[in-house]
Amino acid sequence: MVTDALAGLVEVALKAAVADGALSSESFPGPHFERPKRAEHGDWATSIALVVARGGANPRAVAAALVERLPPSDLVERVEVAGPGFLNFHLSSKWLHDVVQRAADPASGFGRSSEGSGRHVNLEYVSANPTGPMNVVSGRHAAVGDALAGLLEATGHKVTREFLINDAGRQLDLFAQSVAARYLQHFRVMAELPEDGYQGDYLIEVAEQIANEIGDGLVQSPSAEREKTLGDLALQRMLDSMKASLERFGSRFDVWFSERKMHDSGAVSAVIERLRDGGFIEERDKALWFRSSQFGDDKDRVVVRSNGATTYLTADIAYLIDKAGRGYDHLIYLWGADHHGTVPRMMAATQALGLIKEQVEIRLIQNVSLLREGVTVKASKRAGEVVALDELVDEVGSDAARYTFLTRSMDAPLEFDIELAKQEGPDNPVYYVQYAHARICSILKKAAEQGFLTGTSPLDPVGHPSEEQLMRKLSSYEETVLLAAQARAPQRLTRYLEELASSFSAYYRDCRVISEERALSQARLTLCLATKRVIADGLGLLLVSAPESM
RNA sequence: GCCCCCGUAGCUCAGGGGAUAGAGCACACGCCUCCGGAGCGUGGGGCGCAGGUUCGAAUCCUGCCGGGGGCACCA
Repeated sequence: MVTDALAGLVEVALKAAVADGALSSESFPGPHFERPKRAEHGDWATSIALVVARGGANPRAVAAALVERLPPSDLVERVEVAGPGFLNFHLSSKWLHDVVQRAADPASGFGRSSEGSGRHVNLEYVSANPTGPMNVVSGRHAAVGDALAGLLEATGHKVTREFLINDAGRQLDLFAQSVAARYLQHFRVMAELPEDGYQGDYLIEVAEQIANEIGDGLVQSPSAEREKTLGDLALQRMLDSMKASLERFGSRFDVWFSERKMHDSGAVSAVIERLRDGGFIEERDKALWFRSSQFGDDKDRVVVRSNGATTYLTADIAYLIDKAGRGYDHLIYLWGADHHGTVPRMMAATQALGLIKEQVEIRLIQNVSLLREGVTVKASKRAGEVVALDELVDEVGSDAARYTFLTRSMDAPLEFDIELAKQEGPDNPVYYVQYAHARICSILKKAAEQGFLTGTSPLDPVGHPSEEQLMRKLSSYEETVLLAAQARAPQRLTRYLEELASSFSAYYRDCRVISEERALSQARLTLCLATKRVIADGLGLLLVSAPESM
């Protein structure tokens, strides 16, 4: 990006200033550039003079000294000292035009960077229990995970999208027992759901489908056999339905990882030996404890219960070992906020296993509530108001659902306004952005019909303030993608796309694209093309479609 | 009681230690001979409180207040 070039210029000036005594020789941090909020402060600004002046020098004097020593560059039109000592860089129109040309060129890699240097990231998300349909909370997880994956790939990472199937443990036992009870009920045999069993009506349907398929042969079987068989059949059906819901929503995973296979292979019990070898296991009250408090956890944690069963943590550690052995450079977990209490023990395990703490990243996604007709419905399972992802997609569509999930920081609870997301009008941000794209497509089509060139053309004829503003907005796409990826913040991109669409609207209002002035029309069409490509690219990273017409 | 997240405009929320804190909705007032009015413009209004670090704090630290979530040999 252009900031690298600008930083190079400033470093030359710093060295020159030290060499001729204008600055005392110290080691300076690399100049940091940021986008000023106000247009008159230029395209990029750095506070390096304020940092350098920390020793007591006058920051404005330092800034002036640096300006004098900046080497010439065709990127830079002029540099001003402003405020307490900022260096404001006003870049040349050549630079701006070059950026827009790249944005308009599909082969230029605009918006892509190599910041990730090909590092391989494992991103695990959703991982919803296969004991019920996908709900809207899982939908948020899917949207956020997919968007992060796209952003990481755009910044030069290789990403493996992974889904952990919780197909083992007590919840699955309860699930199997619940299905078995529904199966018996289907054949008019008295049976009760277990305590804490799965009450949902969907299990009645699943049991009925299975009963229709395999008949009543299991009614007479021993309960253990019946539960095992029915549990497995029902699990498979639930998994298929989850995959179908996710696919309909647009999510695709590279790895579906079975927890059960990890138990069967002995990987879970192997955790105990691994931790024992490290001296991190202690027996107390007939249970085995992992001394996680050595690594900052509040207290030690049980890994094998006194009844011999392993705990959830044990499986989590086995899973961590498995991932670590697959050669990724970085692991990201996206968990629900209700798991926050388990983060310290996982990070303790990371350290006990000798892994690098910084390579394991656990992010929590806050809850979703739905706002319908002015009433807020909490989407928690506890409240019993689970809204299925399929229903949401039916009602608002996957584009609007996905986009809405991405308008907020994952740290903040999300209030999903169903009425707003459903609107096919400008109040709905996703339609506003898609509309801008469709409108450009319409203009480009019309231009082609009238014999204009469809490729890029020189931008020299442009000059209207709205054109300038649109070009500057386009130029900030690259850093937006990079920052969104680094901060794990897809909402930066949705926000940016809304701003871009807004800038385009102003441009469209002020500047007639297709006119008698041929060269100007071609330049404006290039600007349209660049905007179209950036909108489509940004939406694409978020798995939201960019329709040609609406 | 302890831990995590949040507290920014009437509402829902953005804000990478920087300059005069933003968007959408809502509200008020405007704009259609025009390439898609499914659009655009103008306006009012805000960083929970108190300290601290810093040249500079909505942002970092501490305490308090308020909201949400979590604190099992459950998952």
